[in-house]
Amino acid sequence: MPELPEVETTRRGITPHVQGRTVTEVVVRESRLRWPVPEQLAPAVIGRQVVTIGRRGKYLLLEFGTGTAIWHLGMSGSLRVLTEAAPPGKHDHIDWTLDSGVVLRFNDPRRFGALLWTEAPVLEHALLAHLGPEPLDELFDADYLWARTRRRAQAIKTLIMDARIVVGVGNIYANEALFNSGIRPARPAGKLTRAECVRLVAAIKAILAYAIERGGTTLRDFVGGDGKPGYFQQELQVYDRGGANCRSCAGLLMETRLGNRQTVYCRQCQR
DNA sequence: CAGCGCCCCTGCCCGC
DNA sequence: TGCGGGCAGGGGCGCT
Repeated sequence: MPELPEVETTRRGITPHVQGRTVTEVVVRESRLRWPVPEQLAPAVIGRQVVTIGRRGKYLLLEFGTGTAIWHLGMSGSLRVLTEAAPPGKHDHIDWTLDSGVVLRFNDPRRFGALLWTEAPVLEHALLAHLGPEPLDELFDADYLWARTRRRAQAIKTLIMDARIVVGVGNIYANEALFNSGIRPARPAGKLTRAECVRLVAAIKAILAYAIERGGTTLRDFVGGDGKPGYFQQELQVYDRGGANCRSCAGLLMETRLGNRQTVYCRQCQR
């Protein structure tokens, strides 16, 4: 479910309800997520105030001053803010009750998500230490992509989805950004021209910024922290449209697999 | 190191 | 209608 825009939408949605609040209760109904929810998390956060809610890639970082909760939504996770009591449903694995009475509820059917706790500087955590730049940061520019693609035989699509190169480009937006920049997904990264690096970086930034502005992509049942669905799905150009007609040239969209993920492109519009 | 497959898990959709 | 197979938006890990 969540790509970077969904995670950022969640961060923005929960921040007004969570920032500055003190955690009064933690309920873990199912601790078997990607990694077990650490036993020390609940005693570490109860009675403490959430100072800030940050994000690095698709990791949400809830800073307490004494440590940081690292929350990842995985493929199917969501965080909701409940302003009135509601009985937990299926896959509602974790609740944090705040001193306002609001409940932060984590639901994750596939349990690929994670909730961890660290007391070291969070960016030094093993999961975060080797991540590439944020796609919307100025560090991610055409010069950077050019340098990182030289002498690389890897397909450009799997390269831009590699978090060591740049974080936050998931399968939907990788497909879309390559379409919007006119580059075939299987092109060897090292063969991209300078101009193509310029276009691709611009396309990645544009689509992520636009998706964030629109509240994230809705596929199936994504809802932001405020419970409102995103409205981006109907605007996708290629993702999940294999065999359909290109919205630009009306040609047949091709579907292949790269890195074991669905890949869709237009042979006419992408070279 | 680069690059690829596998796997964690449930839900849903499709074909039979 | 029921059931088995395949696939799904992430990403760490282990292998070559």
